[in-house]
Amino acid sequence: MALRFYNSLSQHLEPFSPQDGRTVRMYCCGPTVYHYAHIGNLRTFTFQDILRRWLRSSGFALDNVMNITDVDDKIIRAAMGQGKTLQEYTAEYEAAFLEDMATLRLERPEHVVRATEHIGEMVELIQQLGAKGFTYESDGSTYYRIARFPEYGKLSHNDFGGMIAGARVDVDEYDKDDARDFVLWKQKKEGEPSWDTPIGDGRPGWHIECSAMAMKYLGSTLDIHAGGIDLQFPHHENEIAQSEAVTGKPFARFWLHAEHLIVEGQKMSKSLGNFYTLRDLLALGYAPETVRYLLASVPYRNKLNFTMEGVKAAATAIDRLRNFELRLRSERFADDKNAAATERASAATARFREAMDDDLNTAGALGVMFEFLRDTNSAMDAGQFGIENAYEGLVLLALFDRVFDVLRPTATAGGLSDEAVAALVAERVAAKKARNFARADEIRADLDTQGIVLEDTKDGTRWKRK
RNA sequence: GGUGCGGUAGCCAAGUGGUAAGGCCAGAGUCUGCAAAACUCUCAUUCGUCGGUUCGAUUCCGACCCGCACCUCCA
Repeated sequence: MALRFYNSLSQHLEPFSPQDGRTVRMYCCGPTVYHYAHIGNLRTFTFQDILRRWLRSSGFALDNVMNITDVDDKIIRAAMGQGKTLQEYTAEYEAAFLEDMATLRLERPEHVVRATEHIGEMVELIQQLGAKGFTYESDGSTYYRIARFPEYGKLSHNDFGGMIAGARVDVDEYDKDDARDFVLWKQKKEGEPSWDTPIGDGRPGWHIECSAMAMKYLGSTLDIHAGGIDLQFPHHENEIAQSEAVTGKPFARFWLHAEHLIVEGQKMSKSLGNFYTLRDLLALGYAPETVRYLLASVPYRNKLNFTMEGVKAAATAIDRLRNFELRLRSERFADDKNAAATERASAATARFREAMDDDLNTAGALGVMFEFLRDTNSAMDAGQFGIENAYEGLVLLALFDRVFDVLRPTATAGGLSDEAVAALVAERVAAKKARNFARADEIRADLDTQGIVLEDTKDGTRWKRK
């Protein structure tokens, strides 16, 4: 079976390939930079990263846009409260976000674009909508008239029949003709930041930025539009309404939505005290790749129950994979090739690919890896394993790690160099040979305090960092 | 009320019309100068409840119970 994704639009699993057969044009809803990203946000961005990496492993090139929302009500309120400009206020959180991404080994999309740098494109899009009769003005602001877009609701599968269209409903601080209508351009309020444009002095609504930036960089029809499940309605529904009203073409072929993360079985919230940022977790002593593993290990369409026990389990699981890689690299094997082992590696590779192709079934893919790990360890113990097989195993691990990216430990500052460790290990081996166990144990204890663990195996002593 | 998702071992979590992957924890063992580390083995007659279809259902259908999300800002 080929690569397939669950498309929220059709509510079915569909085979995927890009329009041009080569480059995947993908838009991912990025962060609103008014606070530090929490692990729930990062779950979604980790999903987007896994998606990127698997698309590339499947042979496609990527053209991926991620937006940074750096203007909205909350940002304006917070910035004004601190007497800062929008840019002064958002710069810190944007930088922190990009840093978190790098720490979690999330690849930087080809284009990371700011809303405030695309006001012109948004205004142009609103004007086009206006020319086609999809907008109206009320109290100086511009709104989208949902009644003109009959397909509204096709993504979220909401039935709006129960709502009373045409009734004048007061929502928020603005007057709208229909409760579903949303603001495209907000009239300037005294003292707030604004842009003086042909459609008035004001600022953009939230939804228009994604339509404008997506189409600017990726064209009228995207291959994939991804984001958190909560954005499905109204944000993504509104993006469709805005974009398709202007182009008359499907805005995105595939819509992929990541489920939410919950913490210890409960919705994450500051009041429950279970609200974590990546920094919080690192401060507790967890490695970034541990968090990455945990966030990636549950398939993206399932809720992910984040627990401290789960973080520990992730750390242990990574250790096993690393130990396995170390064994493949360091143990001496016969200079040949065992047919059964070769068959095992190719079968595992096929099953790993099949799991990932199946709508990114990361849990299934991990299951394949651990099964392979156990069977291979047994084969190595039994001597039914050659150097060629070690190479095959490492190739599979490399395929795995191009997507999961957890095998390389995050470098910690300071500590002993590899050379220094190797020298001490050699000294200990010599001491053992001379039956000077006191000195050998001293070195072992010494290295232990420096975070170096020794393993005495039948092939000699090997070491690793904790 | 509408829409959608889910209930699989102590915890996390795949999966299939043919009799339950994997990870963690726990127990046992192998290796070892002693350890540690590592590795191996064991660990759900059972998949929310009750019916139905079927030779056979955890997997399909129906009802019910429970939990959750969205319908307003939210990854």
